[in-house]
Amino acid sequence: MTTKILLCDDHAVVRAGLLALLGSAPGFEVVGEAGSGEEAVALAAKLRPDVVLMDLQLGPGIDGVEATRRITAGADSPHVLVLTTYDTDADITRAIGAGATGYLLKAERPEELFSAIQDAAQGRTALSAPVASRVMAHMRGARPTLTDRELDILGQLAHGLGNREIARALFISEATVKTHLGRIYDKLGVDTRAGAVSVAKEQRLLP
Amino acid sequence: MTTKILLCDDHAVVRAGLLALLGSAPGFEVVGEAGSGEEAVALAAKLRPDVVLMDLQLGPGIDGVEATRRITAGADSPHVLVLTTYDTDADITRAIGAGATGYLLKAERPEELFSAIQDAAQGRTALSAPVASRVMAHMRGARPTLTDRELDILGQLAHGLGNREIARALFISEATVKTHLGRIYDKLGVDTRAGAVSVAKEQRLLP
DNA sequence: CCGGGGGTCAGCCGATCGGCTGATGCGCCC
DNA sequence: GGGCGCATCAGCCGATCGGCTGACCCCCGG
Repeated sequence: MTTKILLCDDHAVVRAGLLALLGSAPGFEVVGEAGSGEEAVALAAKLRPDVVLMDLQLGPGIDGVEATRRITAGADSPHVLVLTTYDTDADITRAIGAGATGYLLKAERPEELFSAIQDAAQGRTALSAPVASRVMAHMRGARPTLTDRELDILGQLAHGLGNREIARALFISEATVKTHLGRIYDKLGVDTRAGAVSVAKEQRLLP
Repeated sequence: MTTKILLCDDHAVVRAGLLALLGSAPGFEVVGEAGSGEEAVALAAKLRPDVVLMDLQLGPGIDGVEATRRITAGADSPHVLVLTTYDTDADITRAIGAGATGYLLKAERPEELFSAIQDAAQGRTALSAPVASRVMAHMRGARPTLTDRELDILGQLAHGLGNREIARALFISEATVKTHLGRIYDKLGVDTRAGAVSVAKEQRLLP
């Protein structure tokens, strides 16, 4: 009993790579390839695969999240295993909210991919380690709770200020700004200021 | 004939500094001080100053933009001269939209402040040089029009990616990413990635 | 047929960032 | 009265960023 797979990724090279990889492993059969979200939705209905390997970034048209939502909308629909490069909080929660069964990072080892596909085929959730910790964090603390001071820093950050400028604006030292920033990154699940601003705006953490 | 001034800044130290500065110059009279937006609105109505010196960042409560809106709402209302630390595009346009007569940076020389206040008292617009150039840019190019490619880069930027990662994601070189980023900064009127993300989110340039 | 806009790339350099380890002071709650 | 969360600060270091200059290619329109 082989697991029938539908690939969805806007990069032909990536699809070819996955095709070769899955073809070399027993028990898997790639029954179709989609280069866009629309195509994936159509092929999923037509080919009725066991698992859809879905990238989130799909260029023009509907994105991977929307495609996932449509694919998993019907009854007896295939399981969607998200396979993407990024593990942003927002991406993860949106994908899971859209009905994804698993969430794997492309940086994962091939063996992990194989077992994740088999898990997904049976409806079992499979998550990459970094993703799993994010999800756990969400379970524990719900949405990130920033302290007042951290929100101050975040506000200045959204103005595009540098650490030294933030320090002067808030009458504290640069070292303190960096300390706060580190904690903000931690809470928001990012590791750059741009990412922090992005998450902050999306979660409406700022006035 | 002296110019009656109302100060509005949430930092008492700043207010004291301005008070001393304006007190030392002939022709100016500080008739009141406000530490919050609400207070500024109330005092402006009560004291009827010629000019309100308004900071945009006011801590809790309504911000400087909203205070400006309310102060300039009535007939025969005082002129509001924004005096702040930052010259973000968003701040400038919001302040001007709210009815500010001038927009000065705190980094400006005191003489500039004096003449700006006198200009404002007579309804003449006074802008700091960096602010003026921003406004001009807006006049020329209307709202920033980013190319498709620039939006691609911006999208990755909002994911918090570094230049190298963006390059790999879009199959271009790091040098090209930096070139695009520079143009994006230019168009959005910022000079950091965090600022770019902030403006992008506010202008809804991203899906 | 040439100009211009858009996209691509290179190399250089100082400034900044982000991670790390470690430390102090303050208020609060059990 | 000791733990704990929060805010503050220091110094170090490699990695990254942002600005600058200069260049090539393609396509479109005058």
